Amino acid sequence: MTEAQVCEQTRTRLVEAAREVFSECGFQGATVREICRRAEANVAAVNYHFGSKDELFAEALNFSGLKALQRANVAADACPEKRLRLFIRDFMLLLLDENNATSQCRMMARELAEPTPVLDKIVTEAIAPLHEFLGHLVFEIVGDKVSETERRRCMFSLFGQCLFYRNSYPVLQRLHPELRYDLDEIEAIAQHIADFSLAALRAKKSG
Amino acid sequence: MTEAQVCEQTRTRLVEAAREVFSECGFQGATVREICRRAEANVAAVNYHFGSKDELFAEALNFSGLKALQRANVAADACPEKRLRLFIRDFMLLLLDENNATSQCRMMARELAEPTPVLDKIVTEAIAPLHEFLGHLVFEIVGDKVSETERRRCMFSLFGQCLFYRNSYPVLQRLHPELRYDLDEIEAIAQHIADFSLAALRAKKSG
Amino acid sequence: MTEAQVCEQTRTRLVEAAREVFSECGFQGATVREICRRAEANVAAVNYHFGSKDELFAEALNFSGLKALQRANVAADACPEKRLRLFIRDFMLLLLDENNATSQCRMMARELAEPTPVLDKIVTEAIAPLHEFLGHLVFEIVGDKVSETERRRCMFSLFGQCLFYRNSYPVLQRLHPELRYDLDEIEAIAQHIADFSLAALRAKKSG
Amino acid sequence: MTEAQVCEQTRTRLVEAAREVFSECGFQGATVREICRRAEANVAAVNYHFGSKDELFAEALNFSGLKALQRANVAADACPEKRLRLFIRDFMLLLLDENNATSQCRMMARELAEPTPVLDKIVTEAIAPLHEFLGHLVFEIVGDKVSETERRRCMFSLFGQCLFYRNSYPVLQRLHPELRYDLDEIEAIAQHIADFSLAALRAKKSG
DNA sequence: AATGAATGAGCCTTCATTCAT
DNA sequence: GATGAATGAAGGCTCATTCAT
Repeated sequence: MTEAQVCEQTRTRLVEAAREVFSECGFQGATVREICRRAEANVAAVNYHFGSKDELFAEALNFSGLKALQRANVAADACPEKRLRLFIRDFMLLLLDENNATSQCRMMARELAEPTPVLDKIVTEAIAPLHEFLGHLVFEIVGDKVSETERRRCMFSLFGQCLFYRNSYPVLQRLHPELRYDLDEIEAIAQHIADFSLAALRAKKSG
Repeated sequence: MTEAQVCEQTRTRLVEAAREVFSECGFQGATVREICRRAEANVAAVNYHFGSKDELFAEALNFSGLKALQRANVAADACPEKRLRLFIRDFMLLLLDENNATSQCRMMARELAEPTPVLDKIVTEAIAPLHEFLGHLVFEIVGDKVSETERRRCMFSLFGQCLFYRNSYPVLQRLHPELRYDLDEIEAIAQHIADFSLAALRAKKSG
Repeated sequence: MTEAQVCEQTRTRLVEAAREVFSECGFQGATVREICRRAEANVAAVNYHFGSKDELFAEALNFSGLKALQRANVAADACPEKRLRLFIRDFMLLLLDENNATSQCRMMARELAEPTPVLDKIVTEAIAPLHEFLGHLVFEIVGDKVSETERRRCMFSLFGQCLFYRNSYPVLQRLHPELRYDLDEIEAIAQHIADFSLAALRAKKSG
Repeated sequence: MTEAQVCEQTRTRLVEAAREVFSECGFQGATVREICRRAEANVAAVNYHFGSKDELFAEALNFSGLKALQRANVAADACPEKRLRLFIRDFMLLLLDENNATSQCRMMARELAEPTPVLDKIVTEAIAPLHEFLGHLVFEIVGDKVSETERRRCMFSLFGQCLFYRNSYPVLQRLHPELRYDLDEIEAIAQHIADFSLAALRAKKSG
């Protein structure tokens, strides 16, 4: 193995460890030492490879999962309502499935409640497209009889419901200790959010 | 002015500064020094008056707003749907109105995504009763044809929509720089959430 | 009761509390707050009445017990050996008897291993006279055939044996958890030290 | 010089500085800053290398001197009385010789009067074995005609005499400014303690 | 005269970062 | 290129002391 490959491996391990730790502890709570420990790398590795904790954080956020979700959704040859169901399900899997290799989405969710210097990047690169995407989907469902402001609020209602399960997990865990985000539970949650929201959207449309 | 009053003033200033800083920066991000600076008090003031940063945090959370909200709701002689509308409106005012003297609710909202040593207290004293309260309201609306699990998820959908506007505010601000949480906007948001959710709940009931 | 009397009472309570706390925790370990708490006085009382912690410490050391011991010893109409026995017994009571109202001696013993700014005062006012006193007693027992240096070392042997039970109490407690300094035990210890030392002194004398 | 060696050097300097400062100021009085200053290291060096002030303290106490003393004593092919003389001499060298590289014994002596979180460790690992060792030596000298309690008190008399010169040094310095613990003086002190104590022990034995 | 709220220096510790190797 | 020892700023907290009342 060449030196360059070893270097690349270390970088990769660092990024993966960073995602783990950041999504568990948030940006402030995460320590460079812990990330390096999990990546089995040197304490100085983060600064060596990325320059700073901030830049590692930015690097760890690449949103490939989110983009794949959107691509898959577009590719699905289905009616808007079905695509909304699909979107919610995929989004919840990204947010809740601990076995999911890509924890960027969980990082992002944490970030929302604890802005860091890289929030601008997150918003521009990931959230804005996502909002645009979902906004379009909502438009397809409710049509233009519903004002743009109101459609936007519908979108917020959708995101709010989804993010709640991730952001309020520490609370839910205390209120309902038996709660586990296994695949069945995630599917059931996704279905609830879809049913709940589609009923509301249909009412908007016809209202 | 008596000494006791002076002391009380300082305490009050500290608690208010603490609510500000904690709700802006979260528990970890907030520093005792910044809180004291804003309260125009000495660095040691927090420990003198409260013993520790933890205890100041606990003190800053007294949930009086949340409790008043529930009392007012019970007192309102109205049908369940109207009481839900009232609840959402009052809750959003607590969450979003910057002029509201009590920012505990904003602190709490932040706290959900960043557990601290006092989360247990928060859950037990404020969130659990609030969930129970809203759970009951939902029950009054949808009846017992809807399973308990599903009713709980409806509750989560409600809370999720409400909290989103607070938790994702840094993001929304970047996406929609014109967004301001003035009273009209808060009323409009509350009405949206109520309309959206009641439509969904009615569908559940009849479904 | 006049104001002056109230003031005097507070001073007295402070001094007593100071002796307690200083002898328990040492000079550094003792806090002004704890002393005031036990004296049921204000935090500022120490500085108000004594100017500083240092001066309170100096005040708390008045060595009346030590002086009384010496007077009683001189008054006792007995042979030198008996007076040495008496001295050791009285000294051990001062050092070890927790019910003894005057804990200055315990404070002093602590102080030896942890010099403070007032050690000079202690040495000049209490320890030097005590050494002189015991030095004379030793002289009476061994006579002038033993050199001054050697007599002084005998004195040190005596003090060393006595102080050990106080200074090493935390250690002895761990080694022999059943050890209690009740009156019987103190008497037995005093007798041991006297027997041990008199045997040695007699050997010096005749040697 | 390799990095490991540099690290080891810093560690060593820290431990040495710690022994100095701890034995001068006690555990509480010693500050991490002063230790680092003397070791010409950064304030954070103590925590980097040892984790905490407590652990540095524990590290600084390794009792190698005490253990060597006991081994040498056992190895000495001599009668019990001669071995007691040897023990006292070696112990006093550990306690008093400022040129002695290992000042742990001086630290320990300080510690006795000012318990810290690590006193249990000190007692278990160093003092208990030492007491057992000296207890056996006393037994060899006085035999079993003397009760165990009394033999233990003889041991305490021995330790008390020895420790006095260390613990009361600040006092002795003030009483006898000419006093210096050079090798001759230490030898003379050790001989005095041995003579004094052996005379007493012989009296016990025959008594 | 006496209080107790307020002070600020200083403590141990943590952490991202730097630097010599 | 990569390490890990070392750094220094900053954190929460403690404490003797001061000061307005």
